[in-house]
Amino acid sequence: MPPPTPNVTEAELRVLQALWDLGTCTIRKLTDHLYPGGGQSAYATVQKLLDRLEEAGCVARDRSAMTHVFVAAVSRDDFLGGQLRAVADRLCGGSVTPLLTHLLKTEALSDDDRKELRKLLNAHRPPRN
Amino acid sequence: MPPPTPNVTEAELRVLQALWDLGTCTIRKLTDHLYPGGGQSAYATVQKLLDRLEEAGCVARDRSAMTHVFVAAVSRDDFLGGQLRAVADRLCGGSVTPLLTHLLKTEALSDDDRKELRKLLNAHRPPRN
DNA sequence: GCAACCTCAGACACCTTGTCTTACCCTGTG
DNA sequence: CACAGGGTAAGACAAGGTGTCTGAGGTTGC
Repeated sequence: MPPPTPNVTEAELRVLQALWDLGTCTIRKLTDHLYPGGGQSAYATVQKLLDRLEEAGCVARDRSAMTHVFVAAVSRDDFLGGQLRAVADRLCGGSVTPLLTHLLKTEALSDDDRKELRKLLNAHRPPRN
Repeated sequence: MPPPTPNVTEAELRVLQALWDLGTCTIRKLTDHLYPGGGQSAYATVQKLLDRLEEAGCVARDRSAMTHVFVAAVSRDDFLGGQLRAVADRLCGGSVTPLLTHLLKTEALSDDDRKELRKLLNAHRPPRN
């Protein structure tokens, strides 16, 4: 699978986040959420951002009804994965272990975090395909 | 400390990588390394990229000699950290634990990796270096 | 018929990116 | 001294990305 998240800009990301938060949405719903009080043109802006997100494969559009309905085509988690992979590619030759060691070395973690992470480290079987 | 790595473009990153690999460098050395056989203008290109990297605080320049000498002002590791923090800010409200759990859940790790990471997890050093 | 809503296509001003040009300054050597 | 061979500084430039907006049309319901 090619990187599910090529490059999503700030404004586009705001739309994506709204879709993640609100789930299935129409342009109007998104516009009201993102540009409350925004006029005529805010609607068109959201529309264009959705166009570009669809083009990038991050958003799916249901055209069956007159008023189109949008859903995020990549989950928040997949998106995160894509971003992390991009960082790994740019800086670590594609390997992610440097990311892990860096995070473990430099970030302050609560004891609960540590416990959780230890559990994940020990869960060796990839439960899904 | 503000994010040590705002946004560094591809070409700029290539220069940074060269500086990380080669250490202290002059423009000519970098040019020869990055654009072997590149003519007059390659030199100027590297110069401009270094200007912008200096502006961004990623590179330091010693102007004392006639021929300036450049060093990376952020280490590879700091840069990695900045990128990871940027991802955390954009997607996880600034928290990095989601990055960790994502990486542990989805990435295939060798047993050696796991052993190493477990060790880091157990090294409970207070966040001071 | 008309108002309100929708889609679609594209214009737009602005910024970034990578490259290149030009002018100018030092310095060592004949 | 003159000058060639380097170096720096400043900025022009095309191409493309970004965010916003406009306008022309299609549907729908009162």
